[in-house]
Amino acid sequence: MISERNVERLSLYRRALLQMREDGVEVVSSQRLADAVHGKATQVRRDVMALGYSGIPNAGYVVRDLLASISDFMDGPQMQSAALVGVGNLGSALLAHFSGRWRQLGIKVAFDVDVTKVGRTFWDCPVYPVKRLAEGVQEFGAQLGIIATPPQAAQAAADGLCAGGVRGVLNFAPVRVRVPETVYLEHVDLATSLEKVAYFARVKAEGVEMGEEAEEKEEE
Amino acid sequence: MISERNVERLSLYRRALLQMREDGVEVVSSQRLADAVHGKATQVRRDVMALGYSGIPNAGYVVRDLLASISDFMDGPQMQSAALVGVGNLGSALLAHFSGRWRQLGIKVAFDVDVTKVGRTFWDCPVYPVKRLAEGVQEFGAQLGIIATPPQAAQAAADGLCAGGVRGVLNFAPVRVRVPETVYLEHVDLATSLEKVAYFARVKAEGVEMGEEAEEKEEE
DNA sequence: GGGTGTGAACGGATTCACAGCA
DNA sequence: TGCTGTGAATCCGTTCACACCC
Repeated sequence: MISERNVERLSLYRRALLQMREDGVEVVSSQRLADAVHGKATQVRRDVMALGYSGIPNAGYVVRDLLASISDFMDGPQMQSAALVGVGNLGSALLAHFSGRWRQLGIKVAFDVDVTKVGRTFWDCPVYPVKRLAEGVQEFGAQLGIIATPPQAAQAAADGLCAGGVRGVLNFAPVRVRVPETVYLEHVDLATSLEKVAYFARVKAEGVEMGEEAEEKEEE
Repeated sequence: MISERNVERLSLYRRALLQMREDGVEVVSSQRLADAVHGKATQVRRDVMALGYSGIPNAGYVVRDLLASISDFMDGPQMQSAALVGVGNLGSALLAHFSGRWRQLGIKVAFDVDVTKVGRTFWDCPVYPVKRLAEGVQEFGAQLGIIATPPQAAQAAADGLCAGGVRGVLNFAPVRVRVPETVYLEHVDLATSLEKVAYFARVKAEGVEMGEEAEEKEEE
């Protein structure tokens, strides 16, 4: 009943609202919140409705309450921890990026093949050998897994994480991996993202060059 | 007429096909290609149809030809170059990640505030001061911009890139930025992605615990 | 027979339009 | 008056079902 897109937008709303609270804003209209995330007001209202929260007519939403409502919805009762596989360039950037960002969520353990990394800590996160992936995940009780390995190693990483009992996987490797039905899987494909931008940048530029009206003509 | 999702999938198909060509596969059915990217055969056929390419009934698609067809479609006549803003943890990971990956596309220049980075090169990419962003972008003729700055600096980076003449922007900073109508914009929001996985991992786990049938009941 | 190509049906997300309330 | 809440309409991507072809 709540869709992936819904959740993504709630995450954005939360961030915008945190900023607003910081700025001392107490009440916000759907329109204002929509502007903050470059969305539409109607969409905001629909999303908020899905939460079960109600604003006050003629005023808007109470920042503090809406924030609480979103956090209730998004965060579970206890903290969730993630395991990272692959502490290369991207992996360590992720550690840095996520380190200390949330109270409810964080990378608690990492794994790598490189023996020079094993045993050290990166951004307060200990690194273990990938050989021990499944056991390590289980011992740490990680519910989430993040894959930042080269493509060849990605499926093995996914398997190890799932064997260790994670319920969600975020995959940054440029291959599609397979996980059991019971595990939620999300791909963030940097190469594809950049190729997509390159494509649309190009066609947009071409469209502008030739004066725009060609758009509908070229159908037949 | 061609959608964003289309293009994303074409990018995946291309990668899968490159691998197949490497493996000596000459012909592939829509079903096989779908399996490779974990999609549906019908979807593959629709996407290929959009390209204008036709396979051969009873056999499938000729790997080499389909590959050529996708590349014709996705890549422009000449190489596209990108400018990176922010050579921090994430920025340098992106440089490493994209360095030498494609012939048609690459990060050619980077910008940072940090004077200790300016003047050096990372992964063969020279780093200039952000103050010179717009000019630098223009001089290098970069059509694409990548933002990997802290959130506070993201909008300024976007403005500089657009002023320099990029036609597409890929934003990794955890804020929504604004660009002119003529510029294509894509957000890759790592924090949101992880929160999303965390959310669905949790609800999935809860669903399993309580025996699954609750799904449709809980509506009213 | 086993594949592609595609009009038509489907479904789900977004947007519209307006009722209802402070 | 100016906002939220929401049924109805719309839009768009996906999937089905089947014609067609080697």
